[in-house]
Amino acid sequence: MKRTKKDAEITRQQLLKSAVLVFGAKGYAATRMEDIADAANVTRGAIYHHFGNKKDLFVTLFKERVDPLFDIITEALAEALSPLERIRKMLSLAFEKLVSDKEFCANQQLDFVDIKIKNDLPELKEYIHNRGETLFHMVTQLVKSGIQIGEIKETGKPEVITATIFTLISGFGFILGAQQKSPLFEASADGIIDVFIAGIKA
Amino acid sequence: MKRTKKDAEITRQQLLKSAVLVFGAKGYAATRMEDIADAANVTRGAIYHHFGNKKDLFVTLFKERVDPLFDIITEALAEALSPLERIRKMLSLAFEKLVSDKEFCANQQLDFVDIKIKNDLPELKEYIHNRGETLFHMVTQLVKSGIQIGEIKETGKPEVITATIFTLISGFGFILGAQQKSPLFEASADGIIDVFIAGIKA
Amino acid sequence: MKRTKKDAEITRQQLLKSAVLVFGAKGYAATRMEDIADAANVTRGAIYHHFGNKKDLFVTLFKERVDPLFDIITEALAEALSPLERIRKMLSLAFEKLVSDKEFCANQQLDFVDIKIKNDLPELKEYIHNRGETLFHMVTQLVKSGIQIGEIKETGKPEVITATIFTLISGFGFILGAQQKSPLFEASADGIIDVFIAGIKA
Amino acid sequence: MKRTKKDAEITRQQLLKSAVLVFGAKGYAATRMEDIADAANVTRGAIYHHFGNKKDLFVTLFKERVDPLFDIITEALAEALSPLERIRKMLSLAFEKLVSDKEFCANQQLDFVDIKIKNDLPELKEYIHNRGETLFHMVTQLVKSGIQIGEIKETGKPEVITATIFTLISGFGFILGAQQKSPLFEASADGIIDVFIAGIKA
DNA sequence: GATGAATGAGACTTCATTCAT
DNA sequence: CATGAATGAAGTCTCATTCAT
Repeated sequence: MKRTKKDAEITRQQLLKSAVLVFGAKGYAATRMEDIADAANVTRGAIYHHFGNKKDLFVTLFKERVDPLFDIITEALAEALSPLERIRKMLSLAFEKLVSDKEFCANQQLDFVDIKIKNDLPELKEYIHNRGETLFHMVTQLVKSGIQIGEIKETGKPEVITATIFTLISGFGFILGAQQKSPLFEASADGIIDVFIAGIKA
Repeated sequence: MKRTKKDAEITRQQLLKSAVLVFGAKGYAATRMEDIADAANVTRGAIYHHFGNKKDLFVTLFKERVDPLFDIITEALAEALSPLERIRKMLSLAFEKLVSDKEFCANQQLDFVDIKIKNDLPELKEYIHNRGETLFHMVTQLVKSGIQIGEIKETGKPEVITATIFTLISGFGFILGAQQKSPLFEASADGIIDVFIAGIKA
Repeated sequence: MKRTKKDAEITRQQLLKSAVLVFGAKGYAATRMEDIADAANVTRGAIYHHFGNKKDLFVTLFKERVDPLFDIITEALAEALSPLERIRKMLSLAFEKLVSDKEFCANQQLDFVDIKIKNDLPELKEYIHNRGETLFHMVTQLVKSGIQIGEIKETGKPEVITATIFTLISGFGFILGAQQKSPLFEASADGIIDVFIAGIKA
Repeated sequence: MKRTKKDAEITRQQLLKSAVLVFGAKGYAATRMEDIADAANVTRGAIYHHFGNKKDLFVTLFKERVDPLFDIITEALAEALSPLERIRKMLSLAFEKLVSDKEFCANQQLDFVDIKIKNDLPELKEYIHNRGETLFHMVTQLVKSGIQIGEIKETGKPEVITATIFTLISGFGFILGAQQKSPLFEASADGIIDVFIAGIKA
């Protein structure tokens, strides 16, 4: 039995870890509190002690775990590289994160796939929306500067390129999460990026 | 009220129609039989009369509704065009279908996004797996022939290109389903395809 | 198993009846839905089918059952008797109702004793408040007219007499509900009224 | 922080004080240990340290707090006044106590209103029963002596008068506890007693 | 062919209680 | 002395399903 503050933090982290996995694997609605508790080797009560209820656990989870992806992408966008290279780096890091970190990948699913539960979670909906808006804007600016310096093809709307990037990340994360053909797609990550980069290079 | 065989068929179709929408909007686990019944303006009993139970309804639904997309793609692949053009056509038709047909788009979600329920539905899992395998194989053959005639860039593994295509379709359908930024992405459909085509053209 | 609309109404009534008894005996918080279901020989699900949830059951119950007492008192106040006699009649009928009708007596408890739960039930609180206000006003008017015709002692504030009446009814219902010394108090009903009447007669 | 024996006693008293209030306001079943702990600005553990468990806390509380009312009434009954005056004094002191001492009034509720919990607390049930019996007997003796000396009307059974007294005290305490119209009833206390006294005076 | 009353399994949640610190 | 992490029993509620009508 755990009693110290330190133990509590361990339990909390363990719970969070288990929750990402289980929510990722089953989806929000199909996940039972007991599944998570079992995975974390505690009782359901412990979850309620730490998170209050299912929704709050999910929201907490989301907020504590989604930032890393956001940060990764943001950092890539700020590196001392040419715009095109920064875009490649961003995609590369995102894909890598999705591939390498199973836990994170499951989290990705929370982010992108389980959108359906968001109707029940207006707070989360807003949070995600804001993140997305910010990111979309940042990437679009980067694309624009790439076009300005003649590194990226001029193709009408720069937003289209941003949309393609988002489509690729969503689709990639989604397919990995679907656990079908994952290995093949994991191995294709760089190739997919190459195709994309080739498609927008001036 | 007399109920004729014709009325029954109407009810059945209405139920199917409602089911796609509701399953699409909420996901399998979060969808209640009553949601579907309400949407179809009947009571739950009618669903049981026509479909037996929730799983069977879902499976029936899936099988009756997923074929169109499959057919569309298959037909595109068989058209009298060059491989590259056939690929463009395929993507174009798929995107168009996703954009134009809300009902179908919801269905798309069933197909690609709600993968999680498949653990409960081994039969469906197999069905989807087979469809996917077949399609992946067909597209890869097409890519290969495109490479052979020098229309598509030689880039090591042709599967990478197929993977990119699948990533794009999944991602596009997924984002549309997420109901955020849909309009922007709908408007970007052709642009995204252009980027991709540019990326693989020899 | 009951299936017809008529059966449903029977079940509903049985549920209501059981609920009054059990809520009356144990209080709101200590009453389990299963207690009520058992007493009504149905399953808990049936309660939810008919009433939605515990609170709603309680509120429904209250509203459907509290009116009789109100009506009894109101009718007594309107009879073709002198004010003093109408007051005696009112007390007499109220006591009689409390004594004779166990179910109703339990209901009384809901009305007056379980006030505590009302904090959770603002709607009910208002409902009860209004009933009480109306009644208090009606009785006070009656007392005033009794004073005017010289049948009731002039004692400063007529509201004091109304307050005494309310105190007696509350106290009597309360003690009966407490199930201690009930028989003695039941037998004392008329005597208590006599003491009161003697106390206010001019 | 060093905790001395004195601090402990302070905590204990604070806990008792909070417990009366909370039990009084919500009733036994609806009161959570945490409610009491919060009101006393400690954690639940402290309650268990001092009182063992919920039932014991309640019983302790009851016994430590209910005696004052008993004593007040008992003392009034023993004063050097005529029987009628002693009865008036008794009622007066009881009402006064109920009105003036909020905490005590809440406690009153425990005593008379929350009778329902007694099934869970046989020990307390007996305790209260004995108190009530003793008191009822004492008051009846007083009434009898009042009748003997011709101060109180002969009305068949003296117990009826005792019953009226109990009815008034219960009813008054109850209505105050109900927190509706309290001010009006508080102001009417003396008037109610006057009505009663007038009703039994020879 | 369809209804809706009722069931019952199982989910979410609350909360008294224990106990290592 | 007191805390608060964790447990576990028990309660509320949901919902897929059955079945008499």
